[in-house]
Amino acid sequence: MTPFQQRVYEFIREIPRGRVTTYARIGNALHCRSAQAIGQALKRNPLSPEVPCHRVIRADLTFGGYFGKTSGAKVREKIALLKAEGVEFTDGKLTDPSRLWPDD
DNA sequence: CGAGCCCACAACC
DNA sequence: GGTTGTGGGCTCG
Repeated sequence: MTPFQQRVYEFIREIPRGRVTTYARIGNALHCRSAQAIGQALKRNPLSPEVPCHRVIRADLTFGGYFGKTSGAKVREKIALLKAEGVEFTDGKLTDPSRLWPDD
């Protein structure tokens, strides 16, 4: 476990239910300009249930990926989880961009 | 300490 | 929709 990962996970844990955030926003919060590094950390996610990594999507508002894949059952599961929280997706994108967190 | 690797991105064509 | 560029933490030497 690295300090960077701890910061990422801690931030994600702060995401309220029914809200989502993007890699860019996390990077901003961590004063890091690299979403890739975040993705790398999340993929390796050593603590899957503790960190709601399914609430993290791309700046494009597309799903991005989940557990190392950009598509597949895992991603669909991610979508299902978000939908269960009231975050629905349309045409592969976030239906309500206002659900982005933080609010700005 | 240095060089290469990896990535679930982002931007551009 | 596919390709290219960037950016940075991570792993290995």
